Parts: sequence; C-alpha cells; structure tokens
Amino acid sequence: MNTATQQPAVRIDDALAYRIYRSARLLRGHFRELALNAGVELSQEQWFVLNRLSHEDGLAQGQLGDAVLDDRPNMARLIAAMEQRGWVTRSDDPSDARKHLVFITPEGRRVHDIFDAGVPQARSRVLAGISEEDAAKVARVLSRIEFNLEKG
Amino acid sequence: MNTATQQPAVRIDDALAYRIYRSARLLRGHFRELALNAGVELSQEQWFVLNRLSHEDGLAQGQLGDAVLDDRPNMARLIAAMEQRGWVTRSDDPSDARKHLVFITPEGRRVHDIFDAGVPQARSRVLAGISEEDAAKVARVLSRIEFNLEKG
DNA sequence: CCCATTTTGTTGCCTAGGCAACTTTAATTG
DNA sequence: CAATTAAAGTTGCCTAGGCAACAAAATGGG
Repeated sequence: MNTATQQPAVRIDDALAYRIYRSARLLRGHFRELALNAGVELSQEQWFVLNRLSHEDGLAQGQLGDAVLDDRPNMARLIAAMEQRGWVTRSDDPSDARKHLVFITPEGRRVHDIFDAGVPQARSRVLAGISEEDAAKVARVLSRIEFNLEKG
Repeated sequence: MNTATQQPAVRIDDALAYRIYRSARLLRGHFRELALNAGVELSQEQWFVLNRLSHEDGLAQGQLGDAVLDDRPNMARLIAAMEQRGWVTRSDDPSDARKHLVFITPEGRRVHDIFDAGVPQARSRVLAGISEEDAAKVARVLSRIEFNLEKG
C-alpha cells in the first residue's frame, strides 16, 4: 500500500472505465496512423460519418450525430470541415427548413472506400489473439453499458 | 442496402471500435455528472491522476501519464491546472533536475476521497445487468487490445 | 572530459468535444 | 390564428489531447 494513509476503494488500472478510456485513445491513435498510411487525412469521427452516409445518404446532421450525447455542435463543425474538403455537401431539407441534409460526394466515397478496404486488416491487428466470440461478447457488454448510461 | 452503389465491408454500429468509442464518451459524460453531484469540478482524467497519486505519491509527470501514448504535453497542462486548484504540488527531483515530482495535497486527498466514496454506486449503475465474470472478461479483452496496439 | 544522444518537461498550434446561449423554423395549444 | 414551446443548427468559450519544436538536464561513447 505504499505511502497510503488509508485504503482507497478503487485502483484505477483495475477499473473497467480506465480500460475503456485507454483502449479508446489507443484506437484513435491507431486509426490516425492507418489513415496516414493510406495517404488520407481522415479522423476517426469523420470515418464514422462517411461510413454512415455510405449506407444511408442524405441524413440530417442530428441523425449523423448522437442524440443521447447531443453532439450537434460537434457535428456542425465536423460536417463543415468535411464539406470544405469536398467529401460531403449540405442542402436544405425541402420539408423542413431547419434541417440540413448531408450527402456524400464521389470524392467522399473514394476516401471512404480506400479506408474501408483497409478495415479487415486493421481489425485483425486490433483483435489479435481474441476469439470472435469474445469480441462479440465485448460488443454486447459495451452496448449494455451504453444502455445503462443513456437513460436518465 | 438503401442508396448504396456498392457493399461496404463494415457497418459502423456493428464495429467494436465504435462501441468502445461511444461507451468511452458516455462514461466521460457520466463521470462529469457524478462529479457535479458531488459538488466537485473534477474531470475523468484528473481523477485518474488523483487516484494514482493516492496509491503512490511523488511520481514524476511522465509516470503519471502514459508512456505509450506519450501524453507528456497533456500531463503538463493537466497537472498545472490541478496545481492551480491546490490539489497537487510539484517539486524538483533532487536526483534529476529534469523531473518534476507531483504530490497530492490534503485538499487533493479530500476531493479524491469524496469521489472515491461514490465509485461503488456509480459502478453498479454502469454495470447493471452485467455479471462480474463478464465485466472481468471485457477488461481482459480490452487489455489485450491495448497490448495489440501498443507494440510497433 | 567533451560532444552527441536521450530524456523530461514545456509551449504553440491544431482537432474533438462538452456546455450554454442564440437564431430560425416547426409544432403545439389555447 | 396567435402565442408559446420544441427542435435543428450555429457560435463562443472552455478542456482534452495529438503533434512538432524547443530548452534543459542527464547519459554514453569517443
């Protein structure tokens, strides 16, 4: 117990929250590295947006972000940056002038596809030594944690 | 497949990286809320530092941060902010003038203890519906992911 | 012992993101 | 329909953090 004058309940290195925090940071860094190697200046968050648009184009900014986290300000800035790079365009929703619909451009799709092609290899590195069942279990448990934190 | 002109390999919502990213963000927000309720203006990262110091006082800044992530700049700013709030003090290492040793103050320990007391309850909310074995498994798998990303 | 290299911390500059205030437009409700 | 309330986005201001350049001190090899 070293210099402790008492016995704290938690040791941060053992805490699940710390594991999540640290792996999230490492993943972001790994992501950055991947993008750099692919010659694309793409952030993790921008990839999330491109990926979503590649599956369903023309979403409003609010739908691209996270309602629970209310990252509308963040989305506004993220999309603006991506628009400047020519990866997406924005147009007003004809049925609701408050909404700005976001569309992926051909260039955006090109960048998306470059990155998308590298995902399986990145995945195999990240999940080295981890079974598919374990990876799936972790995803399920994290989803539950998200659920627990979403409400109230 | 909606408007897709092709078939992307990954759907972001299914990706483990996205689960980690999102739960990390939610945890940070939850943490902020907890601190606010406890009447302390403490960030998650500052808590990590206080917790580490409460177990082992007088660490150098580099030891408080993460060697792999090389967040020395971040640590310098974090510690400076905490010093201003009177939670830690810095003094030069007599055996190595480059190093600044960081010590927790009584006030810092007080803040730490307030927060520490709330951790079990927070933990039970975060891990609601999740067995101890599953939580432990997730921690192990995340550690492995960290390991995979640390090297090279 | 001296010079090159490494280590530790700091600063500047940038993005991500949390929060509150604000604008504009839509929806609700009397 | 008018007035209020809600929703979508933007902006300002702050912290966290990634990256590169830098200063100061320690280390190691000639």
